Order: sequence, then C-alpha cells, then structure tokens
Amino acid sequence: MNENWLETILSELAVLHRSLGSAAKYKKPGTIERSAHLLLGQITSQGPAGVKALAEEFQLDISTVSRQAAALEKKGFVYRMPDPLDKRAYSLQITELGMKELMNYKQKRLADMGELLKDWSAEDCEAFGQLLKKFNHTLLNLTSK
Amino acid sequence: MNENWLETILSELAVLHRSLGSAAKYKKPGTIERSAHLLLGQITSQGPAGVKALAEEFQLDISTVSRQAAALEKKGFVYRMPDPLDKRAYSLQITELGMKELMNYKQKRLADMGELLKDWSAEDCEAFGQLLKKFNHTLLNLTSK
DNA sequence: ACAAGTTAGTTGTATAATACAATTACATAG
DNA sequence: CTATGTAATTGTATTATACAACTAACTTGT
Repeated sequence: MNENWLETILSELAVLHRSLGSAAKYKKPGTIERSAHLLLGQITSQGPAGVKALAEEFQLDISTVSRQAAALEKKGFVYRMPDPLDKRAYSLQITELGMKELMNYKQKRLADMGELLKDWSAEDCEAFGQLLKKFNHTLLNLTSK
Repeated sequence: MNENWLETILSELAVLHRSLGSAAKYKKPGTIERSAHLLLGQITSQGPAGVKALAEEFQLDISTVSRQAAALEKKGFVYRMPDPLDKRAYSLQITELGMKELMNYKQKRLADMGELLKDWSAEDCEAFGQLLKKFNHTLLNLTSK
C-alpha cells in the first residue's frame, strides 16, 4: 500500500468534508436539511421504521434521529404510526407531502450534480460512485465492530 | 451520463459526509480539530499567510478562519507575525509545537486510514485518491465562479 | 403478580463548523 | 483631511452531531 495514496485520500476527504459542509448553506426558507432527507429516503426505500432502527441503520445517536424525526414531522413530511404492540414505540411513515418534497429535492440535487460533473467521463463517474460506495461500506463495517 | 451513477454519487456523498462528521467525535482532550489542522497544513506547505488569504484559499468565510486561527494560537501552534506594512494585518506562522502537533496528527490519521483500507487493492486506493482529488477540484472551480 | 431491570423515545446541554452582520482599527484615494 | 475601502474580530444564528438524565412502557424472575 503506497503511503502517498493514503495521504491523498486523507487530505482530499478532509477538503471534501468541508466543501460539503459549506455547500449545505444554500438554504432557502422552507427547505429541510440534508440529514433529514437521508431519513426520508430511508423510510421511503426501506419502509417505515422507528427512531432506534433508523439510528442503528445510520449509526447515529438515537437522540440525533429523534430530533430529525421531530423536524420532519413538524413539516408534515412524516407521521408517526403508533406501534400496536408497544405503546412506547412508533414507526415513521412518509406522507404524500414528504414524497413530493423528497422527489423535488432529489431532482434538484441530480440536476446540480449533473451540471457539476458535466465534463466528467461516464467512466470516471461510475468509478467514483463505486469507490465512494465501497469506502462507505468499509467505514461502516469497521466502525460497527 | 448515466443518471444512476449520479444518484449513487449523491447519496454516497451524503452518507460519507455524515460519517466523517460523526467520526470527528473521537475527541480526546487537548486535541485540536480537523479544520484547524487543515489550516496548519496549509501554512506549513504554502507558507505563512493572513486570515483573508487563507479564507480565500479554502473558500471559507473570513470569520470562520479567524476563529480557527485564534484557537490555534491559543494552543501555541501558530503565532501571529505582524505585517510591517499594514498594522491591521499579520501572517500566521507555524511554531515548533505546531509542527509536532501536525506530524502527530498526520501520523495517526495515516495509521487509521491504513488500517481501514488494509483490504483495499493498491489500484482502488490510487483510483479513489485521484477521483476525490478530481472531484474536489471540480467543486472548487465551479463554486468560485 | 409485582419489583427490578431493560428499552424506546425525548429533552437538556455541549461541541464543531460554518455563515452573515456589525464593529474596530487601520489604509488609501480624492 | 475626509471619505471610502479593507483586515480582522466579535456577536449571533444554524446544522449536525453526541452524551447524559429522564419518562413511560415493556419484560423477567421469582
């Protein structure tokens, strides 16, 4: 393993993290935030789930997810379906409004990313996507042990 | 451009951003933070600079860099070299202690990343590093216009 | 069947990293 | 020398996170 690539990966990840952080501040009123959208996406693709399950899925603290869920509920993007077997628990289900929001958001992000990567070759896009995925996978597997 | 890869890139970037965010919470007392280390790295590799120049370099708000600089100074990792021609300005120079800190930090990060990527092929590491770099470059070029 | 322990979720508090707006102290151009 | 511009700081706000204390509800072991 050539140390140089490790160093590149490290510093580029740091830079990327920062860029993604500041880029998040394109903030029109009424929009909801990146993390909340990941939650919306999750319950859309994987079905309704409770705070605990979502937190595990994302490897976040339960309190973090709880607040995100509350924010989504306040905006009407999810509702809480009480668990009939456990009165403490509920599962988050996406609403019509939430689906609309998620679609708009995805559309916009796709358009932005398409614009950003318009000069990239299809091969590079594909490779980047795959490597990001692999990296995330590696990260999540490691940190969960 | 296959939309699928765009979608993968988008969602994996979001996940990555979050992982990097939570990973930052391995926080021993006395350590300084990721962003501050980027600043240290910058003035080490590119030479002393003032807050404004650094903010431009990193495309951050000046106030952000100002606070990071203050934190680094408080820890003794940089000192402020007054600009003889302009009494408002100064340039940040790294101290001995700062260099030590930076080396330790890099060392530790390299070790962690090496451990994380121990099962990756050299080719994948190299490709990932290159694509990250390319992506960051694309991002910075675009947002500065 | 009930006390003890566990679990789902919330809320309080703290932190890092950022931005924007107001301010201060200095610099420069008419 | 006044008016305007500029480097940096400071106040305030936001997002995203964690940890700890808490509440309400569930489960277990005797």
